[in-house]
Parts: sequence; C-alpha cells; structure tokens
Amino acid sequence: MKSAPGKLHSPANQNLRAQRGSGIWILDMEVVLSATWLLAGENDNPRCSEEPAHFDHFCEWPDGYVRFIYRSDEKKAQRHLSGWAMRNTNNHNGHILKKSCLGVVVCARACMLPDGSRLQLRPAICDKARLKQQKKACPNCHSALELIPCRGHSGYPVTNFWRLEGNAIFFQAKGVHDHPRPESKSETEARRSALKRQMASFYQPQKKRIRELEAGVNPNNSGHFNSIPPLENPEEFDMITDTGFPAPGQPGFSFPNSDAYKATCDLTTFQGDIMPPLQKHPKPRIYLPRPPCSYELAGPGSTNSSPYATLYKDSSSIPTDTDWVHLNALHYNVNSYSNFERSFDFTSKQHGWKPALGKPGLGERTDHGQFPAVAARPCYNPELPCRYLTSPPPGAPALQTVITTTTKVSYQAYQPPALKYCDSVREVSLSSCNYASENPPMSIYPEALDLPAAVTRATSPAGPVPLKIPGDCRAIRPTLAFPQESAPSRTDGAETWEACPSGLGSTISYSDAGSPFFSYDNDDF
DNA sequence: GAATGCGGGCGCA
DNA sequence: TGCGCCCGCATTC
Repeated sequence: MKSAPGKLHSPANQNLRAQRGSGIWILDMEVVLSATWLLAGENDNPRCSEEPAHFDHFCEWPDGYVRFIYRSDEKKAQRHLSGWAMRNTNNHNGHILKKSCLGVVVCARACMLPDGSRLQLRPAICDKARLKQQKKACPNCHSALELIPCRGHSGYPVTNFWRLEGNAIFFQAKGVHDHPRPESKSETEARRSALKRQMASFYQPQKKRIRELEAGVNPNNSGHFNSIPPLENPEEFDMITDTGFPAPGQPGFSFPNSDAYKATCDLTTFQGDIMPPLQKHPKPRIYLPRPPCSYELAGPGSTNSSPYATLYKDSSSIPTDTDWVHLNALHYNVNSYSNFERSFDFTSKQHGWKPALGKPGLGERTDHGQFPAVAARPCYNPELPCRYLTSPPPGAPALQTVITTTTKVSYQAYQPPALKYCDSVREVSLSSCNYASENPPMSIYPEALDLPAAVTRATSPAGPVPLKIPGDCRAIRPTLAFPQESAPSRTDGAETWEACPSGLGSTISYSDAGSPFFSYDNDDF
C-alpha cells in the first residue's frame, strides 16, 4: 500500500511464465524457473524477462503452500490484502514484503453465539491496538478475549510474501492456518463503516432535535429519537462492534433466519455492561449494511465467509422501532463451527491435547490461550472441516520448502512418501478461492501440504471422502513428495507437483527432477 | 487511532 | 546465515 512501488519492484526478472491448459495452470520449464519466484529480482536473471502469461484472480483467503500471480493493477494485491490478519514482518529484504499471520481472536471461554457459532475476531494489526483489543471483553459472555496465534508454519505463523515484478504481483503463502478464519478486513471495514453510517444517522436526528430545543422549538414528542438517550460515549458502541461482535454471516456467525437472530440476539442482553449507553435505550436496533464485497458474495454453495449474505437488508429499510439489534440473517454455513469443533476434537486426540473441562471441541474449550505453540496445531477453520488435515502429523516433515525470505530460497529434496500423490490428490486436494466459481485455476506449488493421505482421510469428519471445498485458497497436497527442509540439497530430489483446482477434478503435474533449469537458490523470496 | 510499510536490532538455531 | 520477532518511525486513511 504505502510501500514505494520501486521497493518491491524489480523489473530485471520477470522470470515466470505460466500457461494455462485445460483450465489448469501448467508450468513449463520456464515456469519451473519460476522457482526463483519472488526472489527472482535478486538474481537478475537475464533470461527471464517475460511477463506472466496469465494471472490469478485475487484470493482473499490463501491457505496452504500456494502461490499466485496477480496483475499489478489488482487493487487488493497492490495493497497486499488478505482475509487473514497479517502483520508486516521484517525480512530484511526490501524487495519482498513478508507478512505473518496473527491468528484469530476468540472468546477465552469459547462461548457460543446465539447461532451456535463462536466468536472469531480479526486481530488488530497494530500491536497496541491488538493489546487493547485483547483487553476488551467478549461481547457475548463478557469473558476475556483470547488471541489464538497462528502456528501453521512449522510452529510459526503462516507467512505471506509479496513481490511486485513488472506487471505482476507475485504472492506466496507458506503454512496452513491452524485457526479459524477471523473476520476479514473487508468485513471489518464494512462493519465499521456501516456502523459509522448507522451512528451518524442515529445522531443526526438527535442533534437536530437538540438544536431545535435549544432554538426553542418544541416539536411533538412522537419523534423516534425522543426516547433515545444521548449516547454519552459513542466509542463504547464502536468498541463493542470492534470487539468483534461478528455481524451475522461473518465467519462463525450464521443464522438461518433473522427471526432466530432476533430471538436470541438482544443487544442489551448480548452486550451487557459493554454498552451501557445503549442499554439505556429500550429498543436499539442496528443494521449492518452489506459490505461492498462482490466476490465474497458467492452462492450458498460457497464457503464464502462474507458476513453479509442473501438476507441482507438494506440500511435504507431501517425501521423505526428499536426493539432488537436487527442484524441480518445470513446464509452461512451454520455448521461451520461444529466443524471447527470437530477439528479441534480431532486434533486434541491427534496431538494429545485435552480440551478444558474434559469436553471435546472448541465449544467447551476454555483454554485457547493455553494452546501449545506447536507446529501441528490443528486447523480450526470452520469453513473447512478438513482444515486440520493440513496440519502435518507429529513427526511429519515440518517444512518441505526452504525459503529464505531474506536472500535466497532452497527447495530441498524430500523423501517421497509411500502413497502416490497423483492417486490421492483428487481425493483430498483442496484448492479454491472464495470466488471459486469465477476464479481460474490457481497455481499450486510444491510447498503444498504434506499430510499423508491416510491421515487426511481419517480426520475427515465425513470419512474418507473426496474433499473439494470452494471458498478459499487452500492447497493440500497430502501425499506429495515435498522438498524437505532438512534435506541437504534439492538437486537430488525429484518431486512431482500437482495442482488440483477446486471443481476441476483434474490435476496437473510437473516435475523438477534435477532439472538443470531448476536452480533452487533464490527460488522464492 | 489504526493500518501499513520500512528498517534496526536482538536472540536463536 | 537465516529466521522470527520486537520495536520505533513514518505515512496514509
């Protein structure tokens, strides 16, 4: 965003060319060269001056070891946006912007929202703001908020890398988020802006009336806002929403219909002491307009995380009565969090973690903050029941890709697992975007996940079934041979890369078995 | 005020 | 040396 374009721009190396065949990214040898990827600019490889032939649609929820190439005019890419709460990380490389995931903020008591989901807030990016955020109380149960750190990359936060190259913006994600999706930035912004608008309209009549009163005017008392007490501290209201009372439809927030929400989500009950000013008002009603997010508003079949979905009501239709916080019911996967719970349950078993209070699942868990900061922590993404599948099992190779973010990257040899990746990838590979329906196949790269297919299947709530879940940008390569971090060199390692874009039902593969073109130095970032 | 990007610096492996 | 991370600073919204 603010970064000087020149900073991340190094025109000397547009070394990646991707060709799309059969609707799938196919990487030719030159693309294999693209292993230089984000670090390409550091190599000044004169051979590679071509611009990418094709670009990916922007993916707001990249997950897994994926790479994308965006057009340089892609606004979201320009801003290095991500649905995940990513903070800037200094990688001492001015050409590459590195960001690490902050995780998600949840209720420490894992209280259940009226719809059965749970709070999943977007951690503030700013450290101070984040601390401040964590000091706030859960808008639902008033208990503490807790930050679930991301440990999806070998125990470290998932990292995203951005590099501007000519007319392309190269993106690479490393690690699999082992936590639920937070509220996306667009959602947060939309909610805040909506709230501001709402508050503005809320105050306008008040101010007007005050002016009128001050002017000696005595309008009749039938005015809607007559009963509205002065909001002494508007920030409190903002705090509540910022604290993350997720708008319906946000990740982990869903209601089959608005009535259900109305019946269960009385703001005065919900906010309790958090909103004393509004409590004074007997019938507050707040509408949250739909954010201007187009691609997030996929169909019901999508795992779209947008909080504002089909039952959105335009703010213009705000009624005057203020009985309820009339949030919009959303067409959202109500079971999302149960998936989350299942995943937690699984991982608890898998890793010997025991949920607090002896109950499985996040629902009863009260120890968010006590999670061990281990690499194999489960994936909690509520929208992807198999998310935890992407977590490497204990003992599994932590990293298949050695990407040094400062100067060079090394793809190192990996000991191929017994299972043939090609056979299993169709069953378990996940690769999609929020707007999968419109999104072209994305690039899947060898750093993709490494969980054995057996584990993957075993951990699926639905059993060993094919898993193709649209709605985000995840890449799972459960059985693929990966370059392993611990391997001494990758020139001796042959690997087959496959991409299985969601909904395509096909895979591609490309190998780099000791290709002379495949210099693993400076591969990525 | 918060988000964002940059860069110095430190500790660890 | 690579990497994660903290911190401060500057800029932008």
